[in-house]
Amino acid sequence: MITKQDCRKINNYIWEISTSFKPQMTVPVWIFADEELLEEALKDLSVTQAVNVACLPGLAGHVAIMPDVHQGYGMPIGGVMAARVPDGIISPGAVGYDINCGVRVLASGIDYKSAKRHLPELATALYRNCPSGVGGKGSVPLSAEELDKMCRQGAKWALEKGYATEEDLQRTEEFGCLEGADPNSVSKRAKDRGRGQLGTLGAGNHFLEVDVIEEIFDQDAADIMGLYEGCLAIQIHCGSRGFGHQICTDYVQDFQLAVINYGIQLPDRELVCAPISSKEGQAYLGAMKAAANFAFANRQTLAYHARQSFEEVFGSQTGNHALRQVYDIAHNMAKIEQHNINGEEMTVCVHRKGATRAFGPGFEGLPPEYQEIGQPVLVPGSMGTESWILLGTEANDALSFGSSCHGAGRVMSRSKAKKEIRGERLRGELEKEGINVRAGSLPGLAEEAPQAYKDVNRVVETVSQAGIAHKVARLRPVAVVKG
DNA sequence: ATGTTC
Repeated sequence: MITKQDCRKINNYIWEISTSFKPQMTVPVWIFADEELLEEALKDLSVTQAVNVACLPGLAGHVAIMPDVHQGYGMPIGGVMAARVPDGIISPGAVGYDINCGVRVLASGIDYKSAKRHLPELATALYRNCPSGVGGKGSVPLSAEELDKMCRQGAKWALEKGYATEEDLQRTEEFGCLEGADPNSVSKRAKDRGRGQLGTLGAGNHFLEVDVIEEIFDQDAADIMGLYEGCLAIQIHCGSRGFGHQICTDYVQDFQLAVINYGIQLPDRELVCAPISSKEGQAYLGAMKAAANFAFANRQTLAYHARQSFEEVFGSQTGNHALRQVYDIAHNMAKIEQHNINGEEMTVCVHRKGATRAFGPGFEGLPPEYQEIGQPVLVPGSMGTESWILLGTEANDALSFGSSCHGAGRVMSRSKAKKEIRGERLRGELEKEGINVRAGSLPGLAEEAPQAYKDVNRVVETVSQAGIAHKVARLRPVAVVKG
């Protein structure tokens, strides 16, 4: 059991567990949290899991955990780990089962007050046009060849098919395509699961939400990002569906043998990994990129259907009615990046699991207008609560390998939430607050109740005070579509 | 998160 006494306070928002805590640790753990969130993080296995991650071979700097952290498979959700290249490792469990789970925000000039009476109709149109639910099938089934092509090209495939604009791609992490995706490293089973799932939302905490931009904190940045106070925006939160899930399952199994072959000592079987330079490590990296590109194409296809829904309700998409992309960012991904770590320029494989990239101003992988302000960080709150749009900072390179938080973070397990919260009653409460709810499953709705999550405002305040990201805008939900 | 246990 890890207690507060094991955490050395670096400042009001950063705590450290040093390598002397456990002999096998190769790097320290940094916890980004205020006192209350630190106590929250110590209640489940989050910090224990972060300490386990810090025992892996070939790490750089420290393991970071975000204020929205909660326990996950092997590595906590809300964790960041950097492995040295070429002598470090890559771990499927440190990316997560939902490879490139992520979020996309599009914003409009449609005034909420004048659009309010159309929201029930809009929610219904979005629910109809964006298939959801476990096993949900999309409207664009792909041949085996087309799936491979989509996996190599990501959102570029969607551009070719007419589901995207050039600006959408510009305003997507990695421009919507990770180079080096390898469909040959993806099992037939994963492909069979994925072929029918493009353009689907899925279930669990995945959702599509209509929000009103409630408050602006950085007017200059908001102008550049196209965020207008009092106007409608949408969030699309989903990932690589059964495709990415199967890839993770396959490689977690494969790597059991790799761990033995390469003589890697593990603190937890769930942290199976392989040397990043090994054939096993490279195969996973190629497959993970294929899943990441699937997710980029998936959110792009959903954005297309969302735009169609807006058009059905508000008429032709011209002028103020256009839904312009703000950004699209991954929550679960491993990336080869350069970072200055303890004064040394290093190439590392940054594993972000329930954490986003949050690069500061000047980063070349951004469109010109964002190079001035830094990379947008999209932080969806729990259902029925606020969401945030932030910007990455220059300082976060040394703090978190250029990473930030990804959401509110669970405090109640799915099973407990399902037992304690009635979906029907929750729907009534949300509707009473003026949120139009379209949910395929009431027990599913209960799992995502606001009470099951931390306070997203507190999480955002922490990353802001810690210097990882800064506030641009707060969003309030007015319609939610869920599986 | 997930054809919620091949």
